[in-house]
Amino acid sequence: MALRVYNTMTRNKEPFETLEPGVVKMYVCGPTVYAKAHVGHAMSVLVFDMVRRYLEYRGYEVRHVMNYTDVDDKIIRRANESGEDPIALAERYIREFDRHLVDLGVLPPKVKPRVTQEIGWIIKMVKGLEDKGYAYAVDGDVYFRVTKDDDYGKLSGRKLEEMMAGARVEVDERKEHPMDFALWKAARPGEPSWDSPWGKGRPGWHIECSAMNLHHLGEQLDIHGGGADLIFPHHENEIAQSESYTGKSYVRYWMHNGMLQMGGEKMSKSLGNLVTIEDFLAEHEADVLRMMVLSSHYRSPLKFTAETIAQAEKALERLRGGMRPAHASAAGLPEAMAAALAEQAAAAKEGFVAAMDDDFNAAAALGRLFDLVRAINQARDGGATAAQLQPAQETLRELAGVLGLDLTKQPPQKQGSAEAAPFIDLLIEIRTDLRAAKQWALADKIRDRLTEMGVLLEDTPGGTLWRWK
RNA sequence: GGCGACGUAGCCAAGUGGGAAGGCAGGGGCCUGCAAAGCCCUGAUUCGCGGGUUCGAAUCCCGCCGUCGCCUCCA
Repeated sequence: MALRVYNTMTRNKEPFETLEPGVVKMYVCGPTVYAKAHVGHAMSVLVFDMVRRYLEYRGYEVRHVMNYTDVDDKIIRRANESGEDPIALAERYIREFDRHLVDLGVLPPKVKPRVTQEIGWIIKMVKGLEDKGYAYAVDGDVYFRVTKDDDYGKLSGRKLEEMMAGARVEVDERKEHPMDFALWKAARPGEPSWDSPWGKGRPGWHIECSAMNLHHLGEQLDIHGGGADLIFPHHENEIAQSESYTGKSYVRYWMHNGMLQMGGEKMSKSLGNLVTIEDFLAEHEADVLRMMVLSSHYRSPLKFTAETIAQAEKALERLRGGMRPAHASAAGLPEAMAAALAEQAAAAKEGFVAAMDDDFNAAAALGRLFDLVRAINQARDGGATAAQLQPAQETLRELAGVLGLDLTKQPPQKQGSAEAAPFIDLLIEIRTDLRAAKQWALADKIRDRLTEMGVLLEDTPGGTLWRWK
């Protein structure tokens, strides 16, 4: 079975073939850094981290590039409101996002270019487009001439006439066509600007990605990713710019993740239902969010509610349960049963790969992991020794790792828990004595009170275990 | 208004022509002093609704209803 990837351009799953054998050139649109990032941004990052990890598992070298848009209208507006320098404001949010990437357990992109560091390439491209007749300058602005691009609209499936009909944009009289978009904007007072053949100015939004790709990955990419909301106009315009400039096909596979939905509603500032990554991580582990993302297909909208969060938490716990050690009193599994476990592990791995090969169907792949967890738990309850459990658990750990989940990681301890630990141990020791003396009422009182305080007790043949919850 | 995606059990969700995965929640049982964890059993005669194609459809076609995204900055 070979890897197949859904391509937004063709609306079909296609066999995955790279431009260069064994190498995947992957560009993912990163955030515009004008405010704190929310869980929707995290979803996109986690989706493409999953894609990257699986490609690497399949043996590819992934040249992963993610940009930061650190100059644009919103950043400038924000900065003017607070009196902060726009570039400094952007820098602050870039650092914060970089920290989120680490906290979310995301493999760092190989390159994280920023607009302000790519001005040379941007100017070079805009100039090239102007020279070829794909762009024209007006009063220091430069616009892309959409009518010159025969297949403009091919990604989003729109035709210029249709866009015109539904367009709600105020028409700029200086533009030749209402859909022409800015490649370069003339500087206005108080804005960051750079020298260019058209005077001082700054880049338009779309050109940055085209230029960064040309610079860091070359004229053609294997995968270009981003949120589904970027299909139009952003990615449509990138195609127009890049293909007009190079004369070559820009991207082989366009991948778009679905949008995260807050309780059935769109997450937006006007609705005031924004959850920042910071907010989420203050309450939950990063892998809980990852589990949510993995639980549904990356192209589907993701429901983000208190209930779906709780379900993801439980699912993660169940997966981790598979990694629990053999029972202390394990007598060993008969040969045939041990062999059966090995077979179940192999079957799980095969099913996992088949699911992931089918356009990164992580939800189905997770299903195979849960199957394996059950098989391991059965073997453990059946008396398997640590050595007998080990190969299957290693498979589980490895495959979960491909999805970016670290099953050996313990849930983070609460504040002050280290100081409390000796006292909890003491209480448990006393409870163990009480249980030995059959003083059930007192023993249960200790357990109940600890539960109220968030300490869960579990009596196992090997002794009493506890954990925070 | 235009373009696109989607609608599967209480919740989340996989499944694109021929057996309705999996997780959470629920019910029964085993284990346990009682729990917890784990294990076993259990749930959609049915896939938004109505037609159609087919020997056969959740899966294909048409219509309707509903949700979401985009058309303006957006992961």
